[in-house]
Amino acid sequence: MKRIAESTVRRLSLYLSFLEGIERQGLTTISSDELAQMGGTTSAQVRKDLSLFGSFGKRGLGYSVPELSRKLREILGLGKEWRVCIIGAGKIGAALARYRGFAERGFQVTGVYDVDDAKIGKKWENLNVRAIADLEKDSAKHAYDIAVVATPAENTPAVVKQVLRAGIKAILNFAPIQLAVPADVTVRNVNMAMELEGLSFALSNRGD
Amino acid sequence: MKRIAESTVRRLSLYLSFLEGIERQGLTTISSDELAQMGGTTSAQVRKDLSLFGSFGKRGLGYSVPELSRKLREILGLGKEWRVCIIGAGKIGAALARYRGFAERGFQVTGVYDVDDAKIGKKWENLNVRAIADLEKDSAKHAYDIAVVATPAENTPAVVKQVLRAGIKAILNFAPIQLAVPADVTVRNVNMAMELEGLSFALSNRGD
DNA sequence: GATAGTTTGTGAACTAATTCACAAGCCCTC
DNA sequence: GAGGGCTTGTGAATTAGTTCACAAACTATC
Repeated sequence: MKRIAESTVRRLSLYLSFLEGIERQGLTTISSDELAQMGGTTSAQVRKDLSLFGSFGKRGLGYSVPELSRKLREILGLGKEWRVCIIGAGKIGAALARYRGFAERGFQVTGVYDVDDAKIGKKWENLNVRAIADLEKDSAKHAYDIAVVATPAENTPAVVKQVLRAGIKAILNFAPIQLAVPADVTVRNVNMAMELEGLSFALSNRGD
Repeated sequence: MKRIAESTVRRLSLYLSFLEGIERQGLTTISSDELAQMGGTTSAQVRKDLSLFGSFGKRGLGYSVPELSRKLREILGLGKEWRVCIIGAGKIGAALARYRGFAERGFQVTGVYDVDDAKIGKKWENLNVRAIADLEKDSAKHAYDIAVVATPAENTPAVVKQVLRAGIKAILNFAPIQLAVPADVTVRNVNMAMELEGLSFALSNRGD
């Protein structure tokens, strides 16, 4: 299959979330133009994005909401249950562990790890906090698919080394540093400082 | 000035964070190639990004670390103190309010708001939680520059209406919905479900 | 102060992403 | 079952973003 751009994948995700809302409203079909307007893009963009994976619509009519939902879930790999571990038993991890939306989409948080001895062994969001050193042997039975790294910057390189050793191939990184990983490991960075700086830039340069 | 792409701004932010690390190490100059390697890009990209704002380097030598830091901070608008309010006294807001990196970069969280009567009036991360209804009158004296919206999806449209009414022109949105705002308001979305779905896609399509 | 060795800054070339524009296909009505 | 009214799917055109490649400019050395 042709390489799919990250921006395309983000939009597919967005379309899916719109479709879920529409499904709840009980509507059964939707046009590319309606989806486009909800997402702040163009109808051509929507059709092009979808056409990369097949042709799911009916000319003159639009897309069947449940069918397109199903297809998008399939494309995004949301058919299976993904096993997620959180590294760093802090606020960010807690926000993720609590959010019901993840479980609904098949992301199950089944382990939490930390370096802090004071936290290890304690209950945290219905899970026992374990030592990072245990990650590798735990992953033999837990088979984690995704690691959420939410540790302070200074600990993160060591933590990532453990994650890689555990054979985990996908990382959601909240630490404000760049991770060094082999090519077969996918990383998505969420960097709140960067987002705030983007807003700062926008505020400082309005009107030029 | 020429329109600057969001991807460029993100990279500038990234360069700045590298420079801060390098500054701590005590190095005084750096080449575009070194910066590029840290950020996983090319030296040409680095030079092009910087050249959009001026020419800060010395041929044959590279860039002065403190000078380039200063310039980047200026470009990104980090010279001034930005006043930030957090809407939604939950885990995400708490993670932001606590992170020392923000204060260091000039983002000061000076107010927290919530809809939940049980939270209003309580202390939260050294701040008093206030009612969202108070945002508009508070912003007269607080002059918030940026609102961090971290509320459940269902409350978010109403919350955003209040934010706009308070005259705030920059929003960092963590709610998993698309915000409708006028053109002079800048929004950055952080959507963790979307990030996890991106990883799910990558895991499901490895090797094609 | 000439030469060798670097590294910047930037047009030009290239690649990727988005938008245009329209034939093809479907529904509905008469 | 023919015609009108929509909306898709997709090549072509356009726009945006990245990389190339090299002259210009600087340092260091002799």
